[in-house]
Amino acid sequence: MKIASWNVNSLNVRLPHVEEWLKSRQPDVVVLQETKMEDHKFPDDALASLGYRSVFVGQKTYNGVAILSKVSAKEEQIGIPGFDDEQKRVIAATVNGIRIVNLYVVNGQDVGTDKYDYKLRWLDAVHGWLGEEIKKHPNLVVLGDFNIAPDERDVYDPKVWNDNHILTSAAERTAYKRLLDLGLHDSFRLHNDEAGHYSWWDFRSGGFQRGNGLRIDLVLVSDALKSKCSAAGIDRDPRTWERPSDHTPVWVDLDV
DNA sequence: ATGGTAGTCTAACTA
Repeated sequence: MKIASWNVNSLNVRLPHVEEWLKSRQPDVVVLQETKMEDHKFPDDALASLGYRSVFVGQKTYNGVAILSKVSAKEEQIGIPGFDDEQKRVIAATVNGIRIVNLYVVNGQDVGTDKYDYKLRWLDAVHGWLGEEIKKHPNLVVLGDFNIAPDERDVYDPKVWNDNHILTSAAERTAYKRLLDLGLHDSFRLHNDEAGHYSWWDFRSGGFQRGNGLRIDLVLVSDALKSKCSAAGIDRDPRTWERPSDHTPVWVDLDV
């Protein structure tokens, strides 16, 4: 079972890329972030013609998440239970006996801002919810745009991306480690220890052309799935296509 | 990075 995540930065603009990528890679599940569209505009017919069913929740201009799967998704959950949030950043569902939690983690803008405080509160709410979720669903995959680079191997310049910088700050990394402490594992690091593998490159200042990236799109697998995770990777290819998203897909193979 | 580009929408925000 191949499961992937991709922040598409507008599904309206990126639908041709998503279609091309689904055709060539044939994932069983792909979760999307930043669809940036209201539900009545979601292209579920176009995706169905490629063999994918969609569950989704979106809003105009910002955020928006979706789960596409070859077999139908069940037990759909939108948002973090008990956490009142107008921003559409979370959708979960069960596919083929695997619980899939798609997260578009708050960016946080800059350390010390209101948006940063919201990010930390949001991550705390996610932590509480996932603690319950992993008890109910031992076969759990938590994936998406985490907007946190786990360690210095995951940033092109650790001097810039330090413990006072957004996406790498001490409090963000502590919040991330607390998620791992629930019994989750960064699938990429089960298979690759190297520095310099990135999933996002800033549009500004030619990040991709300069090789200035961060690994902030992650696929976490639960203890029960760890030994079944046969491969994990980052597909850089779509980032080279014309008019790309600033993120590229990340994926895992599970022997289930 | 008081910078830069992209998406939405056509001013100003979010990333």
